Amino acid sequence: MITIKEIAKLANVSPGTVDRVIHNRPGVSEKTAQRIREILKEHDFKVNRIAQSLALKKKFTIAVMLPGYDEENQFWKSPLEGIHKAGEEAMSFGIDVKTFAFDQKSPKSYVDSFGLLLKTNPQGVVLVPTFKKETKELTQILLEKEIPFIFLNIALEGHDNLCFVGQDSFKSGYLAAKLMQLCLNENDDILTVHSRSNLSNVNNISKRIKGFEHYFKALKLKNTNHKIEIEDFWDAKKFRDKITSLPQEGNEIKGIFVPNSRAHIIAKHIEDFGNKIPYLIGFDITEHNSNALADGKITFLISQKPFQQGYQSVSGLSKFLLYNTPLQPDILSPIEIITKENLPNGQQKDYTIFPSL
Amino acid sequence: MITIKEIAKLANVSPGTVDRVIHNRPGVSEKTAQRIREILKEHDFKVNRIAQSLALKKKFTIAVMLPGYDEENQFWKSPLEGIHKAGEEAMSFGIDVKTFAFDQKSPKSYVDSFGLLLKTNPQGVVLVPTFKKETKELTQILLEKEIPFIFLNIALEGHDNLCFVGQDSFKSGYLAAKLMQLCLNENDDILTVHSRSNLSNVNNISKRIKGFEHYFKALKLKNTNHKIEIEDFWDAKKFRDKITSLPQEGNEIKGIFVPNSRAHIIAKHIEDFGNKIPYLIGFDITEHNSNALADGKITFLISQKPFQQGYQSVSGLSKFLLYNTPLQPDILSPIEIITKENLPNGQQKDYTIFPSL
DNA sequence: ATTTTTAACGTGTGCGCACACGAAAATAAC
DNA sequence: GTTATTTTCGTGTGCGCACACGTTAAAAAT
Repeated sequence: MITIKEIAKLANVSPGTVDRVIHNRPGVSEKTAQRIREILKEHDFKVNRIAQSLALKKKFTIAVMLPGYDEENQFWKSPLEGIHKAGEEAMSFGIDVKTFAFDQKSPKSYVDSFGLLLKTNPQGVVLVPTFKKETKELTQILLEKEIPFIFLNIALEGHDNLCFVGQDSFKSGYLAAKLMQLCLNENDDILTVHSRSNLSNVNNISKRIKGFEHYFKALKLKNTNHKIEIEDFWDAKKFRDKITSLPQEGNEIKGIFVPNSRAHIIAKHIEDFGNKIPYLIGFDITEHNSNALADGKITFLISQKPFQQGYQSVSGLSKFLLYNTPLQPDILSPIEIITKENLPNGQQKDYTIFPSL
Repeated sequence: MITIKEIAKLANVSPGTVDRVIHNRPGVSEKTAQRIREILKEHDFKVNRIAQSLALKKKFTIAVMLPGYDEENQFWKSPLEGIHKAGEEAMSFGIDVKTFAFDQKSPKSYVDSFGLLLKTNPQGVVLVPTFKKETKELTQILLEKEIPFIFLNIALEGHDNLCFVGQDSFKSGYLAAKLMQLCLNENDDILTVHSRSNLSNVNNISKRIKGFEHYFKALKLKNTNHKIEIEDFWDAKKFRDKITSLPQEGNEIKGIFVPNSRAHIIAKHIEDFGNKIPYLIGFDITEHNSNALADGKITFLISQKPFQQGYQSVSGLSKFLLYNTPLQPDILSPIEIITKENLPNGQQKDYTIFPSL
């Protein structure tokens, strides 16, 4: 790796001048700049990021705001771990990551958390834009303060966010449908179980459902898809009632589609369906889902690499702040198909990075 | 992040002394060492890897030896790209990665390449142990020279390699069987197409076949699996002959299992099977396979994240050399199920690292 | 032609760490 | 008590880069 000093010697100038050329700083005559640029290219000069980080010694604070998790809803555990991992590694680069959790069901806590967030004077923000109206207000503030921000997991449009890190939900629903079709025969019925879409109609779950339905429509398949809506997934009786009240002229339900991360609950409910247990397709490798999959109660899980998403949101923003590396507008994680047979043993923390500890 | 200098001030000693304690170097009285250790722990001191790499300025050469690739067999392209990517990033850390390609079918070129490799005086080696007997000799040399080495893609046993980076091939074959079963009805027949296992019987492909067969055996399924062996996959006539000469009393072949990366060729051959095209399951996202999958000629591809594997082999070895970070004996990449619907657009280079360019 | 301004470039320092070297203190040898 | 030896510790330099500052040369103003 050739150094600035060496380049300087080759060009008969001082390191400072080479530095100016590299960073397009003023104060260099076009003639010598040209010469230096040629030498740089000739020797394929690349800045030593290590030395650069050390010299820059910039101090950045990245604030991350995401829903909390509990025993009931574990989805956000994994992204948070990815965020922490990236934070650890970014530390050496002078980046301080602070996280703020809010209640997924409370717009007030969403806004309140944002207030706390602002107090840390972040130079960059990662946001899970759970509430549409409130998000508009918050991003307005960020834009005024010229704080760059990126959206994680939920792709809200028209907010001037730097980028979106998440999954193509429509596509994943479409994929679920494909898998479902592979399992079923031509005339088997399908059941889609979802809860009241309490947030916005642009959210991931409704996109999954749309993708799912689109597959069957596009391929002109004639399987009937019964959609039921349940508020409390744990209410087994309600679930049973809904099922039995479906139109009687239908065929047998051979497949169940659960477009959220709580397929394991439905798995429990259908355990006592007798010997004709239907195929079950759900989302996200939470601990509960993972267990149900391992027990054979769930056929497929579709995973969106939440750890990786958390990691990428922070690492991407870090790179942007440190090196002005532009981010691609959409960072979509691969859509993974998980079965009992390829379920990863541990958590998916397969993201090993160099300067890690 | 607290620095050595700050710790030194707190302990009323010089930075040099703190440095000695951190690295367990001699020359510090036990009394002061104790005191410093306490302060280190109290402030949760972590060395700044960035500054460390810069100061260390170690020079390591990592030599990688793997099969070449061509239009015909593109499998090794992706690992090589992963290796290059890791090499680029490791460069700032003073690591120089050199790659050597050999002919997959020629033990001689294998040994010859190794000769060239040795001339670079590497401090670490990544090896794809394609030939069993020769590998024993080569690793013997490495052991004598005390050069640590790791195996990539092929898990040869009993060679004192630092670790193995690759896939659990048995498991991936098992998974293929599961997917196959989901597609088929109870009495459908299966065709397994493989080429002469020219290398060793411990290789990945035979493991895949074993895993595949084990699934059906373990679940006591009664689908018949016809196995045919073809030397030249491109020979359509031979393929057709083999098919037609299968026992007539069998049921219809509804699924084809190709345990290598050339399913796309079989896909071509079965195109003119008429309207009853069977399900096809193959391995690895090469360009050809990818196209065949997109065209709907292949049902499933099972991928082993070859880019990631290449990347991890080099990054893992780098960490080991730089920081003595121990490596886990087996680094198994996730087994991915790829369908037309979740096929990644570009190459799978989703491994973004911090100090990258 | 002299001064003032500006453009063009060189120099020096520090980021946090590793390590060589040398100084001081403690101990041993006599 | 003096010298020799060893232990214990401090100092200084450099890794490659960014950037502030100072210096020189060129251009502009007078």
